[in-house]
Order: sequence, then structure tokens, then C-alpha cells
Amino acid sequence: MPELPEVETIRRQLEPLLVGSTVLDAWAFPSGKFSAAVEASGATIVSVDRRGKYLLMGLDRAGDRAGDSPGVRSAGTAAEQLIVHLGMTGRLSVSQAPGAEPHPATDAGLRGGPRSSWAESVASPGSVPSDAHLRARWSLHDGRALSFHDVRRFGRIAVVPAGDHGSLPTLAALGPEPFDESFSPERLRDMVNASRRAVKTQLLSQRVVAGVGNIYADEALWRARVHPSSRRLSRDEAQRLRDAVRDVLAAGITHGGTTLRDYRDVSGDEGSNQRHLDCYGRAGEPCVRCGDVLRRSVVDARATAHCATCQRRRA
DNA sequence: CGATTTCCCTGGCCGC
DNA sequence: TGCGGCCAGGGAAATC
Repeated sequence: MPELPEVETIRRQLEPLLVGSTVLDAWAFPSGKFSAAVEASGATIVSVDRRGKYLLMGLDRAGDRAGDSPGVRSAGTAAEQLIVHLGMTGRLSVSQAPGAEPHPATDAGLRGGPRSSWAESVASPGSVPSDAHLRARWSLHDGRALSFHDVRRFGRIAVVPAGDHGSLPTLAALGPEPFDESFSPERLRDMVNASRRAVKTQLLSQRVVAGVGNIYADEALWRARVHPSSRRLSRDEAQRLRDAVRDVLAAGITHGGTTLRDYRDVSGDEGSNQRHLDCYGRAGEPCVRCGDVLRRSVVDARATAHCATCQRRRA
């Protein structure tokens, strides 16, 4: 379940691997969610950015600006964007040098065949994505390839004119980045109090702040001592919640993301933030702050944990 | 137009 | 061992 810290971890790894690479050819799984991947063929990746949980790769094509010399092109001038949302189980990986990995169409290393040196070098079996779940593959000019695997197909791929996000309404209406100045306690309080929806629902909506999913929402609310079903925030609560959202996301990035089951980074490695969770998934266990047993509930159709003692319901 | 509901997907796990 | 049933859940579309 990649949220902002997981996507940012992936972005940081992809940036040096992909910037300057040209897509020679592309393949997509036959589904409208992924078919746009082939539209990146022929383009050069000039930047790897992130907004909320969306990965945005700037694309430029030779001949887009006939007068430009190649060296003049820079990030921010991309004509198009390749947008990838990882959904629940999406994974991106970049193959090693040409020939270092078995071809997906072969069964080498799968059943009885010799295992690749790459597969042997990694610890967890889950770090090797199954070819059955390949959803898109971009062949690069130097023989490497960028692959997108997604077991449950909740992910999504789009190629759009730069900044034209009309086909992705959540991205188009995305709230501020959590570390941006504009994500202020005042804005958080105003938006939450202007709606009658539960504060956790608002955090998950992506409109109040970008990039928070179920894990980090529970963590932030617990840390800020705000009840997930609360519908109003005091000034103090808004200040605590704003700070807590930043704190838990920053910790998530520091620890390379949270791996509960599916999440892996570009190298196939797990994150370690799951060892630092205080609330998410801990219903029935004692609150590490006060000792009361964490309660389980459902908010916005999402499993929710909270401490009834620390997180008082206001309204 | 905002709020609410439904649907998309499949592997892992549980009970029988 | 096999199998039905249930759960996880972000975002888009449909509906209220």
C-alpha cells in the first residue's frame, strides 16, 4: 500500500536511474488502466517527480523543439508526463545490464531451471516479482528496462500533456504537499471544519493534504491525540495534527517506507517503518503511550485503530 | 456540486 | 488436501 513515503523512496531511487534515458519501445497489459504506457515510446525521461502518491516523469521528444540543442533541455520543460500510480500492490523495477536477467518469456529460474544470480542475491522470495503480474514494460536505449508489476491491478498509468491532469481528478484536485508551507494548521482546521466528514476521511481524500493513506492517517491521528471520527478540530488539535502528519511521513521516508506485505522498493528491498508503527494494525494491543487497549473500528470503509483514552472524541 | 456508494482486483488466510 | 468465504483498500465512476 504505497503512500507518500513509499512513493518518495521509489522516486529517489528512480531519478538517477532514469533521467536521460530514452524509451525505445513499450508494452502494456491489455487493460485501459495500463494501455497508455505505450505512448511513452520514443520519448526521453527528463525528470522524475512526485505529487502525493503519484509519480510524474517528464517526457521530451527529439524534434519537439527543433531549435533546441539537446543540452538546453532541462527538467520543467517537459512537453508530456508519464504518470504512474502504484495503487495497492504496484512495484517498479529497473533491470540490470543487458542479459543479466532472464527474459520474462522464458521459464528459466521459475521451475527446476537454474536460478538467476540476481534472484539468489536477494533474501526474500517476495522481492522477485512474478511475470504473471507484469502490467507495463518500457525498454530503454541502453538495454535496460523499466518494469511495472501490479498483482491487484489497482494501479494506473497515464501519458498526458505536461500539467494536464483532467483525466486524473484526484491528482487535479490534490491538496498541498505535506512539507509545503501552504499545509498550515489554519488551512487544515478550516478545511476539516468546513465539512461534516470525519477527520480521517478528510485526510484520506487527498484534498486537504497530499499523500496520506490508511497507515499514516492512523499514525498521525494517534500521535496528535485526535479521534479519527472527530468532525471538528480546535486550534491546538489542528496544530498537533499538522505536525504529526509531517512527522510520521518524514519517519516513513527515513525508514524507506512501510512493508506490511507487498511493498518493495526499486531494488526489491523491504522498508523498515513497519517496526516504528504505534497504532496502525495494532487494535487489541496496548497503547504504547497510556497502556489502554487500542480499539478497532471502521472509518470510511477502512480498518482503523485508535486509543479511546488518548484520542478523545470531540464531535 | 458535494457527499455517499459501488466497483475494480487477487493473494493470503481462516474455518470446515 | 480442497474449497468457499472473507479481507485488504486508493481512486474513479455512478448515484444520491
